[in-house]
Amino acid sequence: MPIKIATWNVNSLRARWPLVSEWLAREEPDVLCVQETKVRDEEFPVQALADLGYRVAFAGEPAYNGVAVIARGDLAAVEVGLSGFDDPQKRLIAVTCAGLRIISCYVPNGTAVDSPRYDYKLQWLAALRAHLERELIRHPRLVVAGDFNIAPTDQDVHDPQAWEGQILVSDRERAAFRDLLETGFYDAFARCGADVCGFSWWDYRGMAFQRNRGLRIDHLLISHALGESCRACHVDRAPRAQTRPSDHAPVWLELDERARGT
DNA sequence: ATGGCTTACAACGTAAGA
Repeated sequence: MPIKIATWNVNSLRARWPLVSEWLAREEPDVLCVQETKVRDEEFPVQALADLGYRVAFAGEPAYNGVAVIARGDLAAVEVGLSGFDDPQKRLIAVTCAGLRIISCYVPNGTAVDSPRYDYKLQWLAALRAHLERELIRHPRLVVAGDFNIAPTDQDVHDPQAWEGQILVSDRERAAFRDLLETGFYDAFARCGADVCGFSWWDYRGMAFQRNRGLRIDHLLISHALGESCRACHVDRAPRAQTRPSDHAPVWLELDERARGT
């Protein structure tokens, strides 16, 4: 049986529950990593997910951020946050499931290149790189899925000239993304994506989705050990076209049986 | 043009996202 692993920045799990529950029922992923749950742990919809046949590990806070991993089977060895980087914001959770180590991450947005939040973003990314170097030793079969808030190349930007040097595309952010790959990962979309348009985010404003003015900032990174088992990677634009959508689309990849390790 | 849209909070406007 192949393994289907998805990531989706839902921009509030409570506001998005109609679309998320419908998508889980239709797409039947083995694993769904979510970001921007924006829900306190005590209000997390554990039972509603159980009713759909899913278990979940989550780390939330009031109003902002929040990450989770939703999965068909057991979730073991749950860890929250980056080693060696104290961060009150809930942006990373790791679990073992489906025979793999899976990380759901929500990289800081950065706001603007001249903002203090930009420095925080770069520090967070440096800490993520160091964390992943260690995690790869512990877990050679590793998937890092989430909203990276970086469009890695100009191909991932609807209007590269308009975005040049801006947040999400600046050189230092792109260098940080390349550094993540260089620790031992493939970008699943670059490796096996065949979509003409791979954008995963469109601004709510200005009819951006209808005009396809988007960016590819949601990514699935697979460790080198999983490279041969990567079968497909796809952006599902359908939920972005529905009413009350998230501004992000879900992205999924399919790994063949070899990914489980035996 | 510092706008444009959406969310949570316990607010009737503000902060933040990207």
